[in-house]
Amino acid sequence: MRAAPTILHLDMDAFFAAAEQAAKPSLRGKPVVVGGLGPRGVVATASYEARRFGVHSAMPMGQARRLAPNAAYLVPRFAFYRAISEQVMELLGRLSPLVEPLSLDEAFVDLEAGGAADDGASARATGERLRRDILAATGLTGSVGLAGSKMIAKIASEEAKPDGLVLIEPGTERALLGPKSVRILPGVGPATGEHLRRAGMTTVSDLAEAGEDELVRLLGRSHGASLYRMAQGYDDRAVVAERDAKSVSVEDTFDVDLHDRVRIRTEVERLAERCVRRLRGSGHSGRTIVLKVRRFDFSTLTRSETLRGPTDDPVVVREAASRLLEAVDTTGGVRLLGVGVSGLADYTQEDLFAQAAEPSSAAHVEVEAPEAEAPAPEAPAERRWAPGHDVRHAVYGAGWVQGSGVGRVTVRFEVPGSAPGRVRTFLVDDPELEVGEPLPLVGRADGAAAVAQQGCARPSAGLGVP
DNA sequence: TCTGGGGTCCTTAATCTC
DNA sequence: TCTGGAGATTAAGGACCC
Repeated sequence: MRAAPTILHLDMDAFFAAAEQAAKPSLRGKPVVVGGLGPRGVVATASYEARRFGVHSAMPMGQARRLAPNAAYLVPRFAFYRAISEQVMELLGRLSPLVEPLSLDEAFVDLEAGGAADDGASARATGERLRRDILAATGLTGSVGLAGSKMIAKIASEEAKPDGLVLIEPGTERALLGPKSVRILPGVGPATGEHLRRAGMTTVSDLAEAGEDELVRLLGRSHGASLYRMAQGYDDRAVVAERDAKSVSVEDTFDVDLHDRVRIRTEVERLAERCVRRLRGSGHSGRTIVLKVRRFDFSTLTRSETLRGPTDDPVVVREAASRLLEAVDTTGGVRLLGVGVSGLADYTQEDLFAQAAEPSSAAHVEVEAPEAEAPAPEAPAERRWAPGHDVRHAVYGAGWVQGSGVGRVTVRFEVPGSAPGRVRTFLVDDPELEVGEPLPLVGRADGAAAVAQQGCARPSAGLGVP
């Protein structure tokens, strides 16, 4: 807890959707929904225009389409968002060495550690300058909360949304929190909220009045005690710049439930190999292998097995995952499978000792091979021309896929900073059409963006290159 | 047209170890 | 030497977050 509001929380406004609107001028001011487009997709982010129709994140796509049938529906482009996020995080790093990213679009900054603020006025000035810098660098808006603790700074940025800044003076926390719903406290989700409601507590001051013992009785030692402190406005969690990963996992939800045992096993093996690729990519090995199965009725179970020592051997992980699957009843069908590794150790065994020590490693598994399930050249057109993805046409230049189907793909030719462009339709196998790279959202001094707009150059350092 | 993917942390119960 | 018990580890599930 600080005497000055030197914890800053930044939250980019409707980040994925705003990035798409910035990249696609014809979508500005229009409802945009980013998320999985398959039959079981959910909304990742809805633009503020789409939120007016009641669309929000985590909502099933089908429901979103009923609420906002005329919105633009796009698949997420994480590499693109990551590139923007890196620009934003770089700006945060100029304020302080203590930056704690929470996700691509959110972070805490300890301004005190950076000497970027020592009282309310300087903190506010720093926050406003940051918002201007982010807008200049990315063309996107972010909201800033300033307070004496993480929890309050986060609540402040929520209140600041969209495109604002809220500073909460230390000392005023209790009065501010008291009348609010328990749901604004971190760690209070639907289940805990309902639990508390049944116990007659709906506001933060209800929690403070209930007392620590009562909350511990209701919610358990850890959760109860921490909630009681938060309800008093008390939170002394530090901003931590680097935290080690604890687990690595991959999972897939299938468009239709899987029933065939052989197919299920094949999918588990593919997931195990994908998981190991990620594990190795992060420079880790791990001891505990976890299999996750979500059944047809959405019930989820996990089975795990802890090895004698950490591994990053795809064969070992694959075989462990397969063994775990043997113990799972899949009659009725499964909608999701996942494989994870936890108990991470900080090294990769790239030498041959591990291979030699593990007899089963003789089997060849191409860990270094590109994603086995990556779309091959013969991928279905719907996958190749995913809605929202960038394309380039030999004659018309840069644009993005507005939709595809029945052998055609519809492209809108426009780029960041251009006027809304016009739409043209091509055959999906038109040789003049190729997959493109995301373009920078903000024109650069070297004029790369301006050149790109003319459709005759590809910026050498385009965004979205991993 | 019901419900993603990648994580974190906590709780409980069983088992193991000293 | 036997036993009770404390404490760690493992496994499974759940809640929560973005």
